[in-house]
Amino acid sequence: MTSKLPSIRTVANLAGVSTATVSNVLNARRSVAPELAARVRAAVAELGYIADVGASRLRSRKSAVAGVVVPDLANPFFGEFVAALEQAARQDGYELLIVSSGDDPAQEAARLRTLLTWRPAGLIVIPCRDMIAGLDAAHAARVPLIAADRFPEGPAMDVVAVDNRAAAADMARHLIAGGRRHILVAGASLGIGNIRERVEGIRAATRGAAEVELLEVGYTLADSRAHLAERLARGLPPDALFTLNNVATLGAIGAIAAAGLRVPDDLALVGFDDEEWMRAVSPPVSAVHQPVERLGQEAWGRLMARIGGDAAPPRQLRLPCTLELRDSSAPARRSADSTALGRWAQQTRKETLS
Amino acid sequence: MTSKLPSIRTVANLAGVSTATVSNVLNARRSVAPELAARVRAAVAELGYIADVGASRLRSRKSAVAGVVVPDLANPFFGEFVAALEQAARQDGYELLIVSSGDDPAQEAARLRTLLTWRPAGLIVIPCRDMIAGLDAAHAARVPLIAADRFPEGPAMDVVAVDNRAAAADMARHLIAGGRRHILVAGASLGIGNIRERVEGIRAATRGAAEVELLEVGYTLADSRAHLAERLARGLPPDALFTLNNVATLGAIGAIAAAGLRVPDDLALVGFDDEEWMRAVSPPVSAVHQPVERLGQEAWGRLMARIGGDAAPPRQLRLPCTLELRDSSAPARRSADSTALGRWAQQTRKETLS
DNA sequence: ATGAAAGCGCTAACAG
DNA sequence: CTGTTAGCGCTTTCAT
Repeated sequence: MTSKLPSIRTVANLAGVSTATVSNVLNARRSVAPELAARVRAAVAELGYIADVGASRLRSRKSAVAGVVVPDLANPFFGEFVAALEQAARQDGYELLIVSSGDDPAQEAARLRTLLTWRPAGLIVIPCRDMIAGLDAAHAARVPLIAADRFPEGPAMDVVAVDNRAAAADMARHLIAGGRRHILVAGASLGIGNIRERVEGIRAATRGAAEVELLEVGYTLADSRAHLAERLARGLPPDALFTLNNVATLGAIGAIAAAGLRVPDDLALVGFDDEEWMRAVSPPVSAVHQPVERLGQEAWGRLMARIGGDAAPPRQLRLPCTLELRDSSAPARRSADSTALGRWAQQTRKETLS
Repeated sequence: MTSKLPSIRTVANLAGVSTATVSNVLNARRSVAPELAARVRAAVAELGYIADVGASRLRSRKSAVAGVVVPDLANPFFGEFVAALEQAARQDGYELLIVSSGDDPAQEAARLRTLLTWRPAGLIVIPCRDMIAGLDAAHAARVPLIAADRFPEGPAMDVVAVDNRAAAADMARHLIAGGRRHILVAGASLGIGNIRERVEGIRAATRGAAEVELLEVGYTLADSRAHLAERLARGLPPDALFTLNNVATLGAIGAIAAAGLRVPDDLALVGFDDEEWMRAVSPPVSAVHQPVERLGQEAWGRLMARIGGDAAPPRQLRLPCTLELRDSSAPARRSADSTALGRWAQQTRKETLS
């Protein structure tokens, strides 16, 4: 009952040919007499034979498999990235091994090791921190590795990312043009290079034109909302809030509502990372739109080049983002004391008197 | 320069032991003298040796790999599902091969075939239609297969899904309790079993209490919005809109705005599939919340049981959903002619006169 | 154009 | 406890 699956030998026997001929028919390697080929194909169909790639790879020493590591598959940004990669890979006849690191460097290293176990032809990694732990292992295994979305520190490597600095600066200039002077900038963690670049862009664009206040809000929605709500509940309210990732933007909406502030009159809200729902909320949220699909395509393209033997020095690619300007960052209709700042000043005055 | 990667033989030579001993140390199969084990580990470290699972699987005939097929990795629902699966799999020491079918049955069959090529110990599939094409191939390869989220037709098999009927009925009753009498039900395609079940639940709950109108809106956001906008622009406006998947819900918000209708006064909006942003839009959207994480865990649990040799008859699991009731389905504050229905009647009267 | 035989890297079975 | 040997399923010489 538990007879083994048909192997290439089973097929060869049934077709009355050698295993080599079966292999040649299936892989179209050497030419085979039409009649034999037909017999082989009939045997394959009858047995429901499916070749074992493991064995095939072992012998032929070629792969057509690439590994992918992303921080979190439940995050739509990474989901879209992986979807784009998968499509590109399939067009080149490659299979993808997709794993997630759970935003944990230790996991990242562990997953990378596991991937190497499969002898992939290459790796694409979205690092969860500013380093790729286990990079040495990939190097030792002589597997080309492309970093995507984030710039890892250390030795130069191929990176495909987005021009965070320019995009953030553009958005900051848009806020200033709208009359905003005190921008609260909220990111998951200011330790991530990506976030740092965005902050740098904002600082460069606002120098002398607006005050920038930084806030770390953590990786989860709950944390983002809590940190922002706490900040908005005390102290001088900003007249603009720039969230540096999609989760923080969602958290900001909740926190702003909890604080009783109005968008865009009390403060403008803009985010890095554009998602469909941002058009549906009210008011619609302005956002920096990243070319996720192209990010995937370009990363795959680089990897294919490396697999193909390209030995040029590592190249860093920066893709431009676009600004999706919507109502949340429209200029405020200011009237003295009707803004949040005005109300805050009034309240503070009262508190000082009492 | 292009010397081969270290193999188990390289390690054995360096450590001065046999390959069997290296294998035993690395897999903790048979006990090995501490001193030899130490030598082996030193050699492994020195060489940066990483075992080749392909070869190991080939010889040992055991896998610890499962294949996963989902319709679209960019859809957060499937992303969360896969993330849950991955976590469960890792706890059992399994690796996942994740592929997507692009909502195309032909692709689904092709991807399934490719997965079988890897000799997985099992498969978890979210079918994109009411059949799993290539099911026979999996059966022939004697690979246990668990269907998730959707109920494929044909021979009975293990399925882990959600109780669509009950959840949709609960939500429909909520609408009726709120005074709604004309429910427009919008789903991607009424051909999907999942959607049919939800429609059945709604019909059962509304029988005699409210009118139900069905609308197919397609799979993409743009299509959903267009179809809904077109429907809302003509004919008798419904007093409730029940969207049957997350994409349609987002499309509905746009369509409702375009039609100039107010939620919940003109019509209530409720959706199947809950997402974080639904709490952030205004008004917040009521939704059926599916236990995605449990869906993944249960699917994995069934697969592990089957891999473990469980030969019990196929089991179909139905997980309960929860209703997240928010403002979009609050009872309408009705006043004659101020509702959309009233305005429509007025306008119709005028048109009839002219 | 075809077949026989060797061997990819590993583990299982068998000796010792 | 350790080493030797055979062989997993496939592709690739090398003969024919």
